[in-house]
Amino acid sequence: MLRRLPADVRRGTTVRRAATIADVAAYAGVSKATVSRFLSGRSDVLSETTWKQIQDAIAALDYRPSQIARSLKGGRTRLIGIVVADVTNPYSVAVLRGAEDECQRAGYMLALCNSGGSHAKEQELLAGLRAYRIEGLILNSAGIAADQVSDALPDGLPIVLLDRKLPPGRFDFVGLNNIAAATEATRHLVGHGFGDIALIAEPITGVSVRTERALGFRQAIAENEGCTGTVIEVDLHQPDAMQQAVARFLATPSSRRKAVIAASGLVTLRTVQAIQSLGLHMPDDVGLVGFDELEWSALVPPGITTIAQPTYDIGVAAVRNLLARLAGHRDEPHSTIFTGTLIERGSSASEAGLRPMAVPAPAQPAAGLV
Amino acid sequence: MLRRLPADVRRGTTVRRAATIADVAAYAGVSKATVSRFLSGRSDVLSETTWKQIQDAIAALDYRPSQIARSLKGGRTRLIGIVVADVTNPYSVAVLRGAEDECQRAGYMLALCNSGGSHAKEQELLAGLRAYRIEGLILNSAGIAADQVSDALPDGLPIVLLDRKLPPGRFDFVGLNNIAAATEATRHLVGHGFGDIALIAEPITGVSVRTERALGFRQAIAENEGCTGTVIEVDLHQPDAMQQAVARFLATPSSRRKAVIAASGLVTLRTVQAIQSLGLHMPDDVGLVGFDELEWSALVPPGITTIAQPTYDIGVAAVRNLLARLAGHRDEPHSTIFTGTLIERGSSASEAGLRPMAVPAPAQPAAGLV
DNA sequence: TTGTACGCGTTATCAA
DNA sequence: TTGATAACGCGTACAA
Repeated sequence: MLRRLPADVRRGTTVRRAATIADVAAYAGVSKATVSRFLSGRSDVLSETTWKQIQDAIAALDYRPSQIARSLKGGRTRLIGIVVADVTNPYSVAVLRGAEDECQRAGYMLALCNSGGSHAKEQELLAGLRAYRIEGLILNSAGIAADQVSDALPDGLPIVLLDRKLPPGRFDFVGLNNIAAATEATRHLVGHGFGDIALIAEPITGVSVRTERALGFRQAIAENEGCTGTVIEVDLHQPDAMQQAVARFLATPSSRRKAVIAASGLVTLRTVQAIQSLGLHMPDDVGLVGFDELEWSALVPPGITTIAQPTYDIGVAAVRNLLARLAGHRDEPHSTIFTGTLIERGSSASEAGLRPMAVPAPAQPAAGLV
Repeated sequence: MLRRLPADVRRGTTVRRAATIADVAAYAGVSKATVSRFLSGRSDVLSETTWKQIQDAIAALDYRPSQIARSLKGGRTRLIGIVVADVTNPYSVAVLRGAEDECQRAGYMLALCNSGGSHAKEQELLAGLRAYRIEGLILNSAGIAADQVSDALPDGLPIVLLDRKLPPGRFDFVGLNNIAAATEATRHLVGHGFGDIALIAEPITGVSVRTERALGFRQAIAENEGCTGTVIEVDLHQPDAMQQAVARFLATPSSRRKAVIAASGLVTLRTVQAIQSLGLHMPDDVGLVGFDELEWSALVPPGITTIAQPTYDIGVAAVRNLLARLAGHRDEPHSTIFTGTLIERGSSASEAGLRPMAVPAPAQPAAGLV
């Protein structure tokens, strides 16, 4: 009754070919169709005997169904693509975790690609994902045009934009309420005595996140009579651009306390570097609120005030959106908007408030000290 | 001559089915085989006329070959799996970039999975990747046993272990020379006047990276007569464990300067938190060298001395290793070992050296200041 | 230079 | 309850 697995000899070593459904059928003495029924869990239509035979056969041959063959037959690859502009951005990774969990829950696999901010690479990646017949796409675009996205992908493929919108608004979207977040950051600074504020962002050039954050910032400035606001665009690829920008902003005479809103995690990093290089101190020489909560936000004295995003939930929402489309939802493009949370630390403290490098009260005064 | 694409009507909207090679053949008035030849770029065997006809047909129908069908036929999915224990670890992401680039160069796609440190999830992921018939696997294991890995995957599947070795040494490996790196870190501290050093790591429990770093540490301590060394294991899931461990270490009386070597990026983060919470200052109260260069290493005063890994190259090497196996290499398990680089900053300074929060000489004294 | 026909591993539709 | 057979989209012998 035991039949050996088909084996072919290459390079002197015997390499067993992976067992197929036909092998299992032969081993169990049943037809492929029956095995297929077993795989679909149709225990109601199978006799207990054959059920067990097949079970044994599968175990004996170490058989695993080929998702490739399944995909070809059924057209359902159970693959979801996600293209991010920058994997090294903690935001992307954090979102990924949520997306991944939700995918696994639904039996999908996530194929992650990194465009590195390049349009050309993004195009290639979309073509690649298309070749693998992904069923849906999460796109954190490098700034490609909506038409190019449509052209690169088959009609009707569910797409959800992540964090960055694309102009014509034809796609689903998941991301932050940037206007509200920027407004909150600005009001927070104003409320803590800062009156001359700069929002520093990478070149805005139509990137929706940046546009919106700048807009919310301007609105909040406008509603406060005594305040001045500037939007500064900095090309982070140029080595000293940030330091010069910060220096110039701080050098302009003003009677009010100055502060910076950093429009992204990367900008926050570079802003802090610049501030330190210039030998300045937060919040006295300059206040700071940064978008995105980072693991080191609390570590750099006097602690950096940040706007945290619910990244995990954003990832989950993106996948849910896709799953809904796959389940047949044919509504108009839908946006899922989350709210940011301001986490207050020393970098935006009032003059009377926390001082930089103040000795923090230990959580457990001396509990650990012998 | 124009034949329309097959279309089926669902939910009131006409959704074009993706064009197949047969559609292209029909449109161009040739056989499928001829189109297939076109796709393989065999311009030498095709007449110029048919070449153009096919080109037109493909453009007109917006045809894209199905990688799924190709995979089924040829058994080559051009898919490489990578399972990491923690996507949020900057190390993993940095390695990913190298791996991804090298994959793209070789025409492979990378399927990233995150086990989150869970054995069970790791097993599931391996099963999933197997179902998709990946051609190779990069495994940053959550600590699963080598046998389980072998069992979960088909015989002969090229596997390269990343960062963490698995006991029996049956697999290829790419990672750091941890012993040398730990030795260098220790010697560096000793050379800067520290004589009572603790290596702090997460519970070692057989994780090769931790074992090796502890080993290198002990060796270096042993070669320096006047020095004391302790290995402290801290469970980072317990909220105050780190702070207590640091406090206890610093409380033990000693005539020599004390320092900590943090055995990973995460441990570095937590150690710095603990030091700050205790109101202590580096390097006077305690010195620090941390494994893994992090974006904020230079930002936390007085700057944290780190051991940087060539992460990008490690990623590239992992994929190259796989590609070599796929090309037929049948040698013994091979290890590719990289060397860490110590980046010196204030946290490990000699007593006479840098002081914390010393005003740094600005790179460009006042160039940017109007 | 081109076409015919088969097989890759599944699932689904029939019949039995 | 089970089996034979036809797809799914592509590559590739082999034949023309």
